[in-house]
Amino acid sequence: MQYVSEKNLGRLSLYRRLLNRLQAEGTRSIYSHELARMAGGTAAQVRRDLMAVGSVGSPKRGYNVRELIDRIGEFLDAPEGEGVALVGAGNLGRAIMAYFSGRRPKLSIVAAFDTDPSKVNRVIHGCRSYPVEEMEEVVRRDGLRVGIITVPAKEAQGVADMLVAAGVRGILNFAPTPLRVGPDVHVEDIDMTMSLEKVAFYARKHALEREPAK
Amino acid sequence: MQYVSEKNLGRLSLYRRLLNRLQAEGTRSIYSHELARMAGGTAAQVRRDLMAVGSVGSPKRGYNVRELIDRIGEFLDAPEGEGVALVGAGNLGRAIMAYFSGRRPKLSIVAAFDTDPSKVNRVIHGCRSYPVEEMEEVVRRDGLRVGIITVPAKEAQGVADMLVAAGVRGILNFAPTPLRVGPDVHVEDIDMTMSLEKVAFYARKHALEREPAK
DNA sequence: TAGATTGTTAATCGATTAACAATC
DNA sequence: TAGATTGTTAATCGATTAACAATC
Repeated sequence: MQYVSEKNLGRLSLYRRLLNRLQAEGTRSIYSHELARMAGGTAAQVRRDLMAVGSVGSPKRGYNVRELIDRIGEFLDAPEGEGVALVGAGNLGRAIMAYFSGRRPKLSIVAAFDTDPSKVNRVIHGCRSYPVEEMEEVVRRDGLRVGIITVPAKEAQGVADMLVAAGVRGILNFAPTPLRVGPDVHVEDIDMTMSLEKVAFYARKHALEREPAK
Repeated sequence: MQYVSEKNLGRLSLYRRLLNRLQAEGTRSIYSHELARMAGGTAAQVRRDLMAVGSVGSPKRGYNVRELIDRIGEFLDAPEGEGVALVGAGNLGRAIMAYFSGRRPKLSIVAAFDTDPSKVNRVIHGCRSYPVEEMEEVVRRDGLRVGIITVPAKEAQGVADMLVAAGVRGILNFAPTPLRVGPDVHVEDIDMTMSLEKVAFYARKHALEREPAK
C-alpha cells in the first residue's frame, strides 16, 4: 500500500459514498472517467487515488463497484469500529449528533460531554451525555480515540488537552481557534466562519465581474 | 493589490479573528512571528499573506493591529454588507443560524427556507423563515448573493440550481454531495463525514504507531 | 551603530496533469 | 484486430520555504 496524502484520503471517502449510492441503484462496474465526473475531478486522478488502495480495474469493464467499496473500507475503516466522543452539547453539538446518528455503524458518536447540568445524564439523539468531569474516565473506559469539539473558542484548547490526556489521537475541531497538540495527534478544523467569509468574497467577485459597471 | 490564493484568503480570515481578540485585550502591535505562532503557521507566510492586502509593518514595531484589521476588512468584506440565504431549516440548519447569529454584522443570515410547513413563516434565531416556493422572490428582492445549503444530499443539486437562478454567486454546501454549478459561481464544501473519516484514519494510525505490538 | 524585523526574490517541495505502453 | 481504458512514469504547475538586502 503506497503513500496516501491527506487530499487523497478525503477523495477516497467521497468516492466510497458515491459508490455506495451507485451500488444501491444496482450499478455493478464503473469507469474512472464516470466516477471522476460524479466526484468533480479528473479520470487520471481517480485512477491514481484508487491505485493507492490496491484496486484492480480492467480496461474492458472498468472497476467493480463492490470491490472498490470493500478496498476503500479496508483502507479507511478500523475493522473493529471506532467510537467518538463529542464535547459541547449546545446547538451545534446536538445537530452534529443528529447528523451522524446511524449514518456509519463503524464510526459513531458514543458519548457526549457538557458542563451544563441540564444537558448531562441524558440520551441525546441516541447518545448518552455526561458531565465533563467524567470525560477522562469514560473515554478511557470505552477506548475512544476520536473526539469532536463543539465548545466556544475560549474553552477549546482546554478541552483538547483533556481529550488527548485521556487517550484521544484525532480531533475534529469546530471551535474557531487553532489547537495546539502534540505530533501524535491529528487535528482537522472545520471553520464555518472562515468558509462563509471565503464564499462571500468570491460571490462578490463574481457579481462584480458580471456587471463591470464602474 | 496582488493575487491572493484560496488558502491565503482563509488565513486572512483567521488572522483577523486572532487580531480582533488581541485588540480586545489591548494589544496595539504584533510581529509576524507572534501572529504565526497563534495561527499555527510560519512568520514568512504571515508576512506574505499580509503583504497581499497592502499592509505596512515596521522592523521596529511590527504591524499595527488596528490597521491590519482594517486592511483585511477592506479586502474581505463587502462595504455595504452581505446578506445570506440558508436553505434547509433542520437540526443542522438551525444550529448554523444560531452560530452566525450576531457574530458578524456585515455577513449575516437574513432568510431561511424549508419545505416543511411547520418550519416556515416563523422567526428562528432572529431570522425569518419562508417556504421554498418564495425563495427566488425573496433572494432577488433582498439582493442575496450568498447561500448556505443544509438539505439532504438528494435535494442539494436542485436547491443549488434554484439559488443560482435567483442570483446567488457563492454557496456554502453542507450536503455530502458535489454540486455542479457554472464557472461564475463559487462553491465551498463542508463535508463533515469526510472530515470525521479522515480524523478517524489518522487517530488509528497514531494509536497503532504508539503501540507497535504486532 | 548593532540587531531584529520587514518586503521581496530565488530555491524547494509536493501535488496535479499529461502522456503512453500494457491490457482486455 | 481495433479501440478504449488501465497502471505508471515524466512534465508541469503552484504553493511553501529559505534567503537576504532594505529598513527602523
